[in-house]
Amino acid sequence: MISNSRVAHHPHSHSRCIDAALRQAKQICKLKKLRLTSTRELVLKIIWQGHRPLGAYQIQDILAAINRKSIAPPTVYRAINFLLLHGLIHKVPSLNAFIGCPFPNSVHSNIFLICQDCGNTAEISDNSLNKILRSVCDRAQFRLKTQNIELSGTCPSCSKSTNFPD
Amino acid sequence: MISNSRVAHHPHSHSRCIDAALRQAKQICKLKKLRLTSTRELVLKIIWQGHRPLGAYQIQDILAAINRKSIAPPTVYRAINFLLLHGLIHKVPSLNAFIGCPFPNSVHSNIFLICQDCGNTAEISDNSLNKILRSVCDRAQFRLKTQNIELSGTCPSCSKSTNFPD
DNA sequence: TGTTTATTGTTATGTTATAACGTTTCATTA
DNA sequence: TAATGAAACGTTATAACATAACAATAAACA
Repeated sequence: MISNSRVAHHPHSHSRCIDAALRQAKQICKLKKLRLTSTRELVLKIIWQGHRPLGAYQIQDILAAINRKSIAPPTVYRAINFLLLHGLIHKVPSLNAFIGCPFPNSVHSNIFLICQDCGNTAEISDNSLNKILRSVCDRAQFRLKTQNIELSGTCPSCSKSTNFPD
Repeated sequence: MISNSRVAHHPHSHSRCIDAALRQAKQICKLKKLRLTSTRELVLKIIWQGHRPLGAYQIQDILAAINRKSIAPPTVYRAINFLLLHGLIHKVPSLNAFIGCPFPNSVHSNIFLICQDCGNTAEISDNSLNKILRSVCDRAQFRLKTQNIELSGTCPSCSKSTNFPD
């Protein structure tokens, strides 16, 4: 099981996350000969400001504040679509929001653990789960291409801070 | 494994689906003392016109055509929210669309098999999958409350009609 | 029958996302 | 190094999805 839940759902020094994400993004873009322009890089950084999925218009606001000028939606969506296309971020459809992908280099399944309390969202990938999904699809003679698995609940940090502990 | 994929992803006499859905809806409403008003029933029927998730504004258009008068969005969304609340329909977030629940009486997991080709969407529930999901969440110390699992690909009917058969 | 509550109608507006077209920037190569 | 073509960006407008707020009506029930 690959997972960033130990980080995303617990207090941590977040600058490492941002650094790692940017390093990987630059590496991938170099490899694939893609242009990580300043807007794209900035949007990626903004999304990586935390582990909560951000909406396009939240990103727009932050981008406008940084650039000290208003930014139109298409600019934001272009950057988002670029990052999505190349696997650097994911969309969380039930939130209409975007989150950084913690392991953009590896082929994996989009599985999100969304904390309904603090919003922090972890991504995981699990082989036994993938196996079951394949078998379920096989039984239905369904050719699986992409998936979106959103698991909503309470993260460990928020569980601890409630009146109803484990 | 509970599933309606043998129906949703294959040609069939659809009137039975509509009949069953309405019968179950009426039964549930009677049991829970809910009012299945004419608008709500009509919206449910419209959603059950097929196995493709319908957007709120598609529903609005059909509703307006049937009623021969324009219907405002809140009317549609109220009916949708009622049906969602009581488990008679589901939202498919990645499509911003709504689909009838084929087994509204049983507790189950929202797992959708969405055909990217024809749009027909089946719902399934599988215990081994639920088990794995629970274990994945346990390992991350995550308290699972709700889930949305969207599997996109090609349904058996559309697989057969391509140039790349099984 | 009068009172309460749920439902619906209506207007306006908020939120998310894209179309279309013109301009700029960048890489390539003649 | 200037011409060229492709990619990226700016800008305006609008499409698509969703809800707030308040008034009017209908149903439930004491």
